[in-house]
Amino acid sequence: MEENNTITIYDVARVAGVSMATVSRVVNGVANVKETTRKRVLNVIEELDYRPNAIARGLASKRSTTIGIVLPSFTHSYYSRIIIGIDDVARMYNYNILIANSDGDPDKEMALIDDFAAKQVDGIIFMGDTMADSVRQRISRLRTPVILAGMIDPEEQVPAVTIDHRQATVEAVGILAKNHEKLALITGPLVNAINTERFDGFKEALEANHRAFSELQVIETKYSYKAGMKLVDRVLAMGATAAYVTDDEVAAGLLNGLLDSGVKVPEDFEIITSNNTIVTNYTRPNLTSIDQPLYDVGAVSMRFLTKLINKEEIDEKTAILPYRMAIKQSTRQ
Amino acid sequence: MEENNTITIYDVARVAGVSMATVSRVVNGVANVKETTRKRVLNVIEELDYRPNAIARGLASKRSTTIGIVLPSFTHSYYSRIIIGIDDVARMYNYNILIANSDGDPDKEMALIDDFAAKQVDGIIFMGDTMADSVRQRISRLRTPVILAGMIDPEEQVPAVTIDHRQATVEAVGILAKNHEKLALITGPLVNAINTERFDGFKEALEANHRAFSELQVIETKYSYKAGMKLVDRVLAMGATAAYVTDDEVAAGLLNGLLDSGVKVPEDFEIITSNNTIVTNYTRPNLTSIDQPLYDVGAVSMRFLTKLINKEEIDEKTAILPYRMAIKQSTRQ
DNA sequence: TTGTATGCGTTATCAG
DNA sequence: CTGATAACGCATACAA
Repeated sequence: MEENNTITIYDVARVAGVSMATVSRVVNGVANVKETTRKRVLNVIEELDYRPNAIARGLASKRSTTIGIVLPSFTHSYYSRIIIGIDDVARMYNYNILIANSDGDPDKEMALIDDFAAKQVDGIIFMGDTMADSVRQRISRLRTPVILAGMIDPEEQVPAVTIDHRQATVEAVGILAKNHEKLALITGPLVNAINTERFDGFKEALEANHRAFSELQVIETKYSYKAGMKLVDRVLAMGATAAYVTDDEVAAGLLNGLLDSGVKVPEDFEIITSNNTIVTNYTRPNLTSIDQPLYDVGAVSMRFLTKLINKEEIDEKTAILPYRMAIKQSTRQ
Repeated sequence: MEENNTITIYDVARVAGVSMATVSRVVNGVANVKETTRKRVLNVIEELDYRPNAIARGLASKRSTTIGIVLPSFTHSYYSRIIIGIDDVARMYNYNILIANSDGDPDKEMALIDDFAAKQVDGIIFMGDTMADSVRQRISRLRTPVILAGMIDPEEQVPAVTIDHRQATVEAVGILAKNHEKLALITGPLVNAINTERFDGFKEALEANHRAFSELQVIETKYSYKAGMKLVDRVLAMGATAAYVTDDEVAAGLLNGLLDSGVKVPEDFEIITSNNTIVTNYTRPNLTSIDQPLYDVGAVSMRFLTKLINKEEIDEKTAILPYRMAIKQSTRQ
């Protein structure tokens, strides 16, 4: 004898002696409900412990009060930090978060976007290194608003919140160029938009500082601590005495790899990394880094998304947030 | 002139010249559809780019193919690792993940559980340090299955997947007791179940190794790197020469704090930590740790949850996974 | 201020 | 093997 406990708006209506429409009104705080009946309904809701069914509500209203997040990794400190910003603002606006890991694979990204669309999310925050054409097309056909966090769309079609990575790279490399002839750029895949920006900034800074550039100075790598550790030989072999690294985990790996090989940092080798996440504090020496406002990137993205969802006017399609340099121990000053 | 693009099952039915019931059947792979009509319908679906509305489906079927995750922090390496395990299995079973941060606050935990229930999640994975009575009560009233990951319910009412923290602590402290008279336990709040287990293990190990115990050897702290760094003076003041730490971030902070104070690890001070997350590799020396199968904790939890959702038989309410010791550089061997 | 009726896009039951 | 049709639980336009 399965008892069906589900308490619906009809139950409340019946007990309160009103119509279900009235119950719906008080639940949604809609105007024009007499104070006495409002209270009566509220009491019954309390009494019956009624909870509106968000699914039914979503079907009727076409809004799910849920947003979707696509990201390339659950563990990477960069994205974790952004998520906190997203979460705080999402909570303020009463959105729940549907989250999914794409591994940075465009096919998975597309599948996840479709998935989210099917679940009727009100908006999507997309994170990654780049925006594949296939993904951009999918997004453009969506009626659901999408915003990029911590990256930009090179085609500038999709709204985005990020920092100026090219300029930040110029600044970071400029610091290293003071004390060094031969610099290395250690970056994620150059097919990715965010990294081509950095690549451009790297070259620009070398030129501005009258340093030679060759492709050999550029190392592409996966974003992981292990990958960073394995780079030591290559970096030393090319004769570099300083490196700009685009990822904190990789930088930590490179640093520890160098230390384990007896190279002193910053005396014999200087490192600047890019995200200033907590990882940069774990190492000794800790890592000088571009200081991106990652929390803000998340918070602004989410706030931005609420505007898109509500079809509010927006001034700029892309928000470029300011960054700083966090000078720590892996540079000599 | 708002064009309503939404393509429903009716559109497909009309174009394919069948009833919507038949379309529903082919979409859901239900038996008894003639092969020719199946193909015809499939073609139309492709042609119209029809996507089933998961919300409507959820309302009609009472299943959302979504699970909820409650956790105390987005950034903590411990939970991130568990999430990967959850995600992999969730993906296998085609579940999406609704995730929310409780900050470990029971009130928020309750609110989030209600939220998830309202969104009709098919199951909930709950993470934290402990299970407040209020939360347990809420859970017990839910018709939605809940499972605890990386923790247990002291009352053993809620199913759980974790390791034997008491026993692991006994082992870890036993290692430290070999070389040291005075040991410190650095733990999260002792009001939390997981930590009382460790506390018991700590005392047990001291006794077994004929070491004195006093409350002064126990330091309660927040789970953060900064909190760990600030502990140096207290730890040294109590005369401890070794510490068992229940959290990797805290252990990393303590280690770096000691190093910054000129204390040599492991020569002058030994440390064992508890989670063997990637953080233990970032430090130099890297950290000896209990090696919990965190990925498996997540994966098993999710698999377990699918069984509860499908009302399959389960042998044990609680799964205790095996752990190892990962001996690294913060102990002398 | 309140109630009635309809629709949201599916699933699922029951006939045929 | 297929088609009607009734839920699912709520929001909302329209009446009253």
